[in-house]
Amino acid sequence: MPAARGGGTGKPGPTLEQVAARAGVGRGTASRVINGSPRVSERTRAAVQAAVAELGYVPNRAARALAAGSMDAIALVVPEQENRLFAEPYFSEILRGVSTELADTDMQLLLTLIRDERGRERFRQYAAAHRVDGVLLVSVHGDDPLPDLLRDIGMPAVISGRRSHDEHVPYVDSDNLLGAQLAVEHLIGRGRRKVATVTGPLDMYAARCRLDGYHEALRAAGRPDGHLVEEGDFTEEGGHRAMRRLLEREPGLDAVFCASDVMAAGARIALREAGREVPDEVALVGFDDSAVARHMDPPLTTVRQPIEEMGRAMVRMLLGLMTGRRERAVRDTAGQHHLVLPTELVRRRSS
Amino acid sequence: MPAARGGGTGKPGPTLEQVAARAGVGRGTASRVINGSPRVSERTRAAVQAAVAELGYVPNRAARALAAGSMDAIALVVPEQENRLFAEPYFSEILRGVSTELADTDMQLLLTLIRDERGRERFRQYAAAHRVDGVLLVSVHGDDPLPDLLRDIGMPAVISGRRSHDEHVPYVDSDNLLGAQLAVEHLIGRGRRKVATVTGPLDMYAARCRLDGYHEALRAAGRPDGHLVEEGDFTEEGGHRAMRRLLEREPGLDAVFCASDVMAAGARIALREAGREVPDEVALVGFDDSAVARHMDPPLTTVRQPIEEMGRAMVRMLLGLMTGRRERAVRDTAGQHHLVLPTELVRRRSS
DNA sequence: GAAAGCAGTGGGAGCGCTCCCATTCGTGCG
DNA sequence: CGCACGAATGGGAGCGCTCCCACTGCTTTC
Repeated sequence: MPAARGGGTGKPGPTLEQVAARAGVGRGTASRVINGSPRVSERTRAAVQAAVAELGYVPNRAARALAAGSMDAIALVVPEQENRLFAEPYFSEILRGVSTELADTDMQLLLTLIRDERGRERFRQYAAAHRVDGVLLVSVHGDDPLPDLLRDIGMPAVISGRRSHDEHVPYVDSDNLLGAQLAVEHLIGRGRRKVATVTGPLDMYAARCRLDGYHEALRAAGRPDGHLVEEGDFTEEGGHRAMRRLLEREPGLDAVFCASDVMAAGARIALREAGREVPDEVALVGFDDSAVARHMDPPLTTVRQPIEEMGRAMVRMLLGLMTGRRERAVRDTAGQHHLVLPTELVRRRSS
Repeated sequence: MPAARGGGTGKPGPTLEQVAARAGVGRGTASRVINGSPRVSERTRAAVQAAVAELGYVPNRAARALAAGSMDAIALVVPEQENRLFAEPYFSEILRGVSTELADTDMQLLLTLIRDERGRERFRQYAAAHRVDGVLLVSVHGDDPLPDLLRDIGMPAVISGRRSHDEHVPYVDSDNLLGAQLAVEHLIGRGRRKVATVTGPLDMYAARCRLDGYHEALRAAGRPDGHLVEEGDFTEEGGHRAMRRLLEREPGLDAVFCASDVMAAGARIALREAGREVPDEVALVGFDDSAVARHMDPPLTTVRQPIEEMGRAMVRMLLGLMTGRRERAVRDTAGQHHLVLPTELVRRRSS
């Protein structure tokens, strides 16, 4: 389904040829100046730059891409999950970071929302056809084949969050385990006796890590009471249901660690319905430090991830991979491409 | 600052030429099939399509763009305001709509965050160089020169929200005035006597409309008490401060209409600080129906805008403008390019 | 003092596509 | 039966750029 074609969109603007003519140099030389090659005399450089300024020259991206074989563009791929939620603040933050880091580059950012198998296949073709030079993958599920697929076709890619402990694809992650541990230690430190947890979908590694952190903190405190576990799905509704199940199983629980703020919001509602006071009867801690955390009543204690910084780090890593591939071919610098950023506890009144 | 250049990014994939050879036809014919031209015999079409499938051919976008002069891409431009907030849920929703509507197209979506004068200039050049075929402008301030600038260089553009009542640039807006009116009527209908409002920044037309709706509702109820107005800036902090000022001016107020949910969240905090119960002593209504509205305690009555639908409508309008320009040159169909979508009141417990 | 370097430069050869001008048929008409 | 005309097709001419080879004057080296 071709969408818009046909003869040209408007006045084309000056070409390299015209710039070169105006500067009184050859096309090659003008190109060299524009691309910052060192092999140009100072005089010539100045002349070309003047011509560029006078003519308001802007390189034609399509021509450049065609000739050079690279697109000067990276794709940010967002699988829009079935549940369509995809924690919104997370996304915005990542985007901000990515965009910030890209601002000093003349890379373009292509946004691709994949919502079904058709979309996935479309993107696969895109990548295979090298329509972008690199890919940032956000919110990847454990069984997502896309990362390996990209590796197979030699497309540089960085994912946010590992899919498993020994993820081999370059990634930027945050320290989910330690974050969860901090949260639960905090709860224990406040004298809570029966600490439950609402996990994320356990086919996601991040969710698994947060659960491990929960167990780890309990174990470290010499308290093997880590059986109060219910699985949620990172949605408010899921948190709500999981909390209800917990209350049924153990009416006497006095603390809950939720693996996301949104689920904590759901849990909060369930607690209110059950007439439990927060934090007096039940302490509540979330994860993400998203906007809802601040707006809950009482404001939610939570674990903060440096999401914007993760976005920036992903771009830096991807850019490195991209130039790296050119400069040192396949020299095995393997590694350096795994980054885990620290998380921190943000104390508010819910605990 | 060239970022990534150098020799090609990888194995190039089959070209049109190869497809044509395989199908035993000429390059031109193959092109015709791929672009759905009717001037091809059924037999030939089938042969080419088979070759495409066998070879896994995907057209090279750069080459196409270069030859055809159009980029098959539109830019979504988001000025990232000074206050850096840019109501996040709004953005995500728009994005979802845009992306959905674009899914059936082979248009690319380029995301451009403009954060300073430099970025703005960079984008201006982009547009001038026709690096995209159309532009979607989100969250435009009243004094933003970008829309007119784009018109001057002949770049199709659609903005979300008018900048003034007689906006001449194509736009998709929601009925802010009626929405605000509904909200305030609702408040009056619930027996509230002293209805205040926290407005958005009044250099934004949308904020102005919501204020007008407030006044209109009051006037219609025969109550010219529309003096309890304080200006906010669409941030939580701003809402908080504005609410404090209102309470100072009129401790006896019993209802507040905030021009955004986020400001309502700020106002909620100020009310809590002042010991006012919501909704018993003071009823609160917001605008946007964003996520915070549902998570507030009590959940916030608010005015819903069909944001995702606005995103979709913007794309449809832009696509229309883009093909329109080609097909009927400058025939003055002027109009049809202003769309105002309805808003509705969502009642929750805060009022 | 001649050979050999090298910085600086010009411009040809494509990149893969679309556009469009032929060219080749087949058919309808005078 | 010959001519004209349209449908179907082939392929040349670029689109604006980057890459790279060839070329010019110098300066360096033995």
